[in-house]
Amino acid sequence: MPEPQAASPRTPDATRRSERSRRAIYDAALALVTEVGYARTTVEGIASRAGVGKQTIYRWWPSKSAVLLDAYLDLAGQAAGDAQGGPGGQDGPEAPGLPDTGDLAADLRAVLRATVDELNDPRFEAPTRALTAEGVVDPELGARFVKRLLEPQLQLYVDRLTAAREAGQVRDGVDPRVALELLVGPLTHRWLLRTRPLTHAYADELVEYALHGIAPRQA
Amino acid sequence: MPEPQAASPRTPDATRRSERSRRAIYDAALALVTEVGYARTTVEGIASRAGVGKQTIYRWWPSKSAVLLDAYLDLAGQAAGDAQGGPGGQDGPEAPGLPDTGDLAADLRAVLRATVDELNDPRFEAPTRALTAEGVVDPELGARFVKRLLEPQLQLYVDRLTAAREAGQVRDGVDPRVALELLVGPLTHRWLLRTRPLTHAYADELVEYALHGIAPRQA
Amino acid sequence: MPEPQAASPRTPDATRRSERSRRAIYDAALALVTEVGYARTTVEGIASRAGVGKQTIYRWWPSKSAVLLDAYLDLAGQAAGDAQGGPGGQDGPEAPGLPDTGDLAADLRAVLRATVDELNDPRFEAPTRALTAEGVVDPELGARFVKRLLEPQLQLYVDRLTAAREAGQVRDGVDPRVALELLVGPLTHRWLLRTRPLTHAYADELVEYALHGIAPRQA
Amino acid sequence: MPEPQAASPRTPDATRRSERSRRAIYDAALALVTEVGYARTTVEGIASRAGVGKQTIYRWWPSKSAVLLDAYLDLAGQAAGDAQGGPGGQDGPEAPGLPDTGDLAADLRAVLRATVDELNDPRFEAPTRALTAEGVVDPELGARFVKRLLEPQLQLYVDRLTAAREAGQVRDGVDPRVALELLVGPLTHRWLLRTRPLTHAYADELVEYALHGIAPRQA
DNA sequence: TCATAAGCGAGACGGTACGTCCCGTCTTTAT
DNA sequence: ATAAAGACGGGACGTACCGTCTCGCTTATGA
Repeated sequence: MPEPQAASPRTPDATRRSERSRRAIYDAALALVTEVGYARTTVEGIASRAGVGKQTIYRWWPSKSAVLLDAYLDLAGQAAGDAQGGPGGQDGPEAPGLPDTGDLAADLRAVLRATVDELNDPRFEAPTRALTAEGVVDPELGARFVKRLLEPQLQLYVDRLTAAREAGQVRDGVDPRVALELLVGPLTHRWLLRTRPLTHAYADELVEYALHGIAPRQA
Repeated sequence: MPEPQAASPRTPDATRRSERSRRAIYDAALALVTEVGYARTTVEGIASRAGVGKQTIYRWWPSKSAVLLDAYLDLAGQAAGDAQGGPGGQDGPEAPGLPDTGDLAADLRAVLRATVDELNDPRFEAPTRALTAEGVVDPELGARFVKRLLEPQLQLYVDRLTAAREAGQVRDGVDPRVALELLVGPLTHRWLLRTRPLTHAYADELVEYALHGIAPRQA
Repeated sequence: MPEPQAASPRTPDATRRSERSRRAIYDAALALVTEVGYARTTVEGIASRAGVGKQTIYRWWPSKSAVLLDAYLDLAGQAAGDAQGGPGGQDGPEAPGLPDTGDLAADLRAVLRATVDELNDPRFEAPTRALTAEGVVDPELGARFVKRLLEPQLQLYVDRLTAAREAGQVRDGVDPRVALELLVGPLTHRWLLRTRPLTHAYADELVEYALHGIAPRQA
Repeated sequence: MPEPQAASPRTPDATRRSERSRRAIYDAALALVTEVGYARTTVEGIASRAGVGKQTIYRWWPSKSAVLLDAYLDLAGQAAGDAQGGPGGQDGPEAPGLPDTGDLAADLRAVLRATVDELNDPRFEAPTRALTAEGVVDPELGARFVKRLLEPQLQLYVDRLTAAREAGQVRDGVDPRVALELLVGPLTHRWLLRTRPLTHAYADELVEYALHGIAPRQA
């Protein structure tokens, strides 16, 4: 009689997991990264601050960065829920999608400005930087970071830009993937390297140039 | 006549510095970062591989990242010297500048393709990623990295784009700083986050979109 | 009911202590002191030889000398147990006491000769010298050394000499403490300063002179 | 033409030696040993405090303990000179010898009391302990310490006791060497191990017991 | 008399060990 | 069985000194 599932040695039983501990670990991890920075955040520190045994962390995550990634996803999930559930009401858990008012430029400006605000939010800054930096150097973490966090967001741009192309607002043959990077790439560049301040005006400027770049050619 | 600078307590005498050791430290640091990655590169490891006492590292640099930054600058300096002194002949030590054949698009394609090649060069990949990531998280290191390495390169774009604007190839009122980010930002984004492969075709595409985006509007 | 003691910050839990590690540390410490001398015995060396992390040493002892003291007490305890449990059989854990055959001179000669043999035993020489020297210079260690090791031994002399005084073999008014030092002091002097070899003959001579010195005066 | 003397490689020229530096080194060494103890006295510390290069120390001494030994001999020499040149007048540099008033007990009491005073003198305490301890553990240093400092002093006892024996105050067949240790051994024992305070009364007691121990037996 | 070579101060160097902080694993006790 | 607690073997940290090795700078001859 085989066991229900392959279950490698030492696979913990997720149904018995303490929700209380998980929450405390997320909170401690995010707080420490914000307060002392990623490098000086330690697993022991997280455990101690969360009032949790070290093993409880190692049982569920393989590394400090993995803890932080989950903590960050949790935070981002909450933030998304808040944004969604705010003025609009109960829309359920499905992805929100970019606004589509028909005015592509206006829609993109709104989204890019929101991104600027989020990147400037001190609550997000430290963990986002920490995870991005870690992903730059650790391909595996980077892949997870991109897949679970970045890619879903970028897909929204792809959808909106594809719709715009079908509406004739974007030239045929333009890869939406590249188009989106024309907007997001410069923003990320400024933010990561701190070469210039990130402002709404900058977001507007990017939208203008990028849209001209991918607009249909006349004649 | 006053002394050049105040000299804080315990400032070592740079004139007595061992050039031999410095070189060995640079080589060891770059080799280790490439071989085992930044996180598993240790000061002890660098010292041991360089055949140097740990104190000789701590005497001249405050941290692992500072060592690597100098090692990298040294490497970049060599590489620049090589590129300069190669086919073109003796041009002296002044900065090279971007090519200006009059064909803005062609010039930018050439430069962006060269950047793609460099980012794909395994000799540069690991240290560049390591320093960028460290700079993302450590503002001070980031500032030095940007100032001493990135900024000079970006200035070349500014110069070339300004010249192009005066030649009427770029619309009046376009900030060259922003224009340049339209090119470099997406490239960096792909490379750092590994979302898509970096190719010459991508570089060409970026040049095309960006130039259209900042081209003069026809009345 | 109050707790036994206040428990300073960072007091490890002794009940969880690894007996295996403690033994290995004792053995390594004694071996190293004997082989390479006290000065060149290092905490790192002990840890490495014992197959133990350094922290396991620093968790339980504040210094190299403290480790050695405990190792030595352990050794002395074993040796005492062996001596006791050897020919005589099961006498239990109580202190042995000096022999009392009625012949004071013979008893003291026996004990002093045994002391000479122990001081000449290469297994004891190095650690005894090391601890004595350290105690000479570090009053706190010296106090512990004296209290836990020397004092109990000296007390045996006090007891025997007091008994002898009551039997009329020692003059009234003689402080047994001083009397004992007349025997032990010269022995220690020779051994510590290596001025002359330590022999049984020397022990006998000391007993003779000292006993005459403290004998009852006739009339 | 052969060189004047075999002169191993790097034998410094003693005639050119800086007296100023030697004095400064002695002073610094003694001061540091007194202030921070032997273990925390370092060659670098001595050099720095003496305003001297490290090499100047290593040129003339092989080790910290050797420096301290010379510093101590210098100090002892001064002290001896002071004691000599004081009330008594100009006796020249030859060794003083123990007093010989004919009253052996009185003479020994005087000398032992002086020894007690010296051992209690804070100026001597730290360096004497340091050198003794070092000699206990390092046979070579110990031998030099004994030979150059202790032995000459003990010889004075030998001389005085030999004279006493010839005067019939000490029993024939008593080894003066052993007799002296009966006096000095207990004193040293108390001082080194700090078992009891060192007082004049104790010195007197020792003299009494020891002299009885070695006195001629009445028929 | 003056170059020249020594001792000297200073301190950089290749090392070793320090005592501390964490890592990730393992074990114990309590819920 | 999970969790809090924390001891364990191990590795790296950044510091303090070790003893050796140049550096310039007196200083004191001896050719």
